[in-house]
Amino acid sequence: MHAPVPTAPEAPCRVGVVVEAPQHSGLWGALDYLHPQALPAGALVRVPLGRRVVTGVVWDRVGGLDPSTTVAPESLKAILETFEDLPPLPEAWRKLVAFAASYYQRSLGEMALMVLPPELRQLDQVQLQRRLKRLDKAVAAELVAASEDKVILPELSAQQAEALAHLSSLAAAHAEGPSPPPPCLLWGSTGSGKTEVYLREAQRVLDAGRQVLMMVPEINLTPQLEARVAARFAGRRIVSLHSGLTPAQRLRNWLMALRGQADVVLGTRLSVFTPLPRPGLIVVDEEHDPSYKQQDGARYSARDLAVYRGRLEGVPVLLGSATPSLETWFNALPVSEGGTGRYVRLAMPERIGGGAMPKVRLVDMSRMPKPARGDSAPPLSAPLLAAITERVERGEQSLVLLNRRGYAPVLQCGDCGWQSGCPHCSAWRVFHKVDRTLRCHHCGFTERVPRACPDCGNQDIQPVGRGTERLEEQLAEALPGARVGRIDADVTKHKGALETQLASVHAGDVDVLVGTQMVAKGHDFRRITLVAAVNPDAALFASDFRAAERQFALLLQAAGRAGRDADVAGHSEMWVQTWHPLHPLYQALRDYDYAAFATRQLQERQSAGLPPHASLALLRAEAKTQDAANAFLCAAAEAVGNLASGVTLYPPVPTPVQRVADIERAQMMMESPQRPALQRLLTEAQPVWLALAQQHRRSGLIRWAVDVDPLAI
DNA sequence: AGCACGCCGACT
DNA sequence: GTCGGCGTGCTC
Repeated sequence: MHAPVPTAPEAPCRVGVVVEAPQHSGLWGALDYLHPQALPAGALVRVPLGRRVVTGVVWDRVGGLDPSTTVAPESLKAILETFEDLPPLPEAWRKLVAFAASYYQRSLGEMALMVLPPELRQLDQVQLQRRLKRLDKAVAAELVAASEDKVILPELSAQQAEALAHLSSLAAAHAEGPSPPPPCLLWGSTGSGKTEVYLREAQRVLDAGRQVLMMVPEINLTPQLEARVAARFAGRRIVSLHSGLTPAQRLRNWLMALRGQADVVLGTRLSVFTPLPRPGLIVVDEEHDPSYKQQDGARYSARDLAVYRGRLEGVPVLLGSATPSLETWFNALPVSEGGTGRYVRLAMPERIGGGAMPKVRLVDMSRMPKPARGDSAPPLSAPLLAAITERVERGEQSLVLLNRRGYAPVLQCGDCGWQSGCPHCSAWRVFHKVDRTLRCHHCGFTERVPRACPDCGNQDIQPVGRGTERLEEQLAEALPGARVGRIDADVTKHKGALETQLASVHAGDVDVLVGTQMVAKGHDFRRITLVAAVNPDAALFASDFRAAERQFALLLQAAGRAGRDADVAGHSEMWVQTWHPLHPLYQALRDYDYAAFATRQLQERQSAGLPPHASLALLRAEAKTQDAANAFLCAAAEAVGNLASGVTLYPPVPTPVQRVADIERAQMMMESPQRPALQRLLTEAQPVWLALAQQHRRSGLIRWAVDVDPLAI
């Protein structure tokens, strides 16, 4: 053994840097670089990686690198550039990223770099410096312009006041203690004034000189909230963070948050990672919304990370929903009622101004007259059609929901049975009459609709089933003189079309609005007094165990669109056409009894061993053939079988849509009543699966990934 | 993931 | 004879 060499004063320091290297690259942690001085953890640097130059984050050496992977000093490369003008990313940010990486089974580098503004990764030191100078100039100018207008606060309802009192007593009780107050579920029906509670809490936090992070599912669906926040905190700096911003805007807003220049950050799921020097409150609005879960790459749940972050930073977390996710509900349920009691539940059952929720009418479709032979059933039952007609005559609006866009989900040849399948996916191509195309909603493959059957030449090819386009057409026929409009993803993909269509609805130029679920979320329609769900039964029998939960939330949210104004609330109605009117989902909906619905769902989940009573993870595989995907998953299960104590590994199965864009997909479910047991298995399995995947690449495996806490199985 | 190196077909 | 297809392999 050599004697330790004394470190020369000018000897460069070894610095751990986290760079963007995906999971399957095998680079999990930090890479070592050299630098003349030590650098603080969280500092941004530019480093050489292979033949390119990339941006990285200096990481704590705590826990350090695995010594066996540590590279000899002489082969280390030097850090090229540091970003002196940028404050290092806070410790809490690094802890959050590290937790997310380990919990969701991604490499540290991928996680860390993924949650930085994309623009930041492109810039060098000089370019960033220029941006910062410009930003500071703009901020200074804005300060002069900022006015401290008196904002007239709306009067609080009794239940709002009570919720706020509860929140402030929780804050007071935990002010001195080491632990932050527990997360709170603000359980308030649509129109109960949850937003006002967020705003008051935010005000309290802002007055204390802290920053607020407010998360919403999709910001383009809630411009109203953005306007409201801006109006309320006129003297404060509010920035938004979502993927719809230009790269430059996104960087700018993120920088303002990091440097403490922004007081309020309003953003989508990606904003959960916004570094904040003085965090004071995290709000997750509509916490049940599935868009909080990232659906590709690192599949994190922003809602769950918000809760983790709150505890990490000692900051209160406020989760709001009329129909909480069962996970949150379970946590907000006291132990005495079978829950975990980890969250505090604040209930606001009443609508502001005493407006009642619309009356729910369940139409039993099995008792409707059968259509004559050869005719297809009309889209709307006679009583529903009558109710809409009545409203058209009174000058009131109706909203008809159908969760399927296009004209018809499939075309069929009456002679030979040909159907409009997608050649690249195991799915039908949807008939869009507007532009006479057949479109695959999975891979995007689009063709002009054939004049005759491609198989037998028969001219008689028929649409089967019904989408929003066809419903719009049929309603216009059934309601002569009524103005029928439509809003769905096909309409809104044209820039500005959503705004135009919404404006015409608000102006009263539309009598009946047909739409998919996107209409049910967010927008306020003052003059709508009838909402109808045309065909909601599919969710009752879906293989997806969360389908019922989602459908209940959607229907309740849709009902909330109707009759927000007290003068029309009295005769507002929510119509549901169903073949199963006695189904507990609809019975609970009729009474607006979320608690009853949730209790029942929790029982079902418990007996089925599903969340929130168990933890799930999926191992997903994509391959050239279904056999290859399956073989990898089988081998993966085999390889970790002995590690899987307390975890059930289920046999691999093809995914619900098993082929997309000519890639076959399969998955293996892993389930455990103990979350830590599942986490342990995943962590130990990771390197094993990585090596295995390398072998299986030759036989056609293309990609693989772990999905922790999947939304659907 | 990038971005190389590396060995086999249609073009100036 | 070159330009270029994407099959493996590495990145401190």
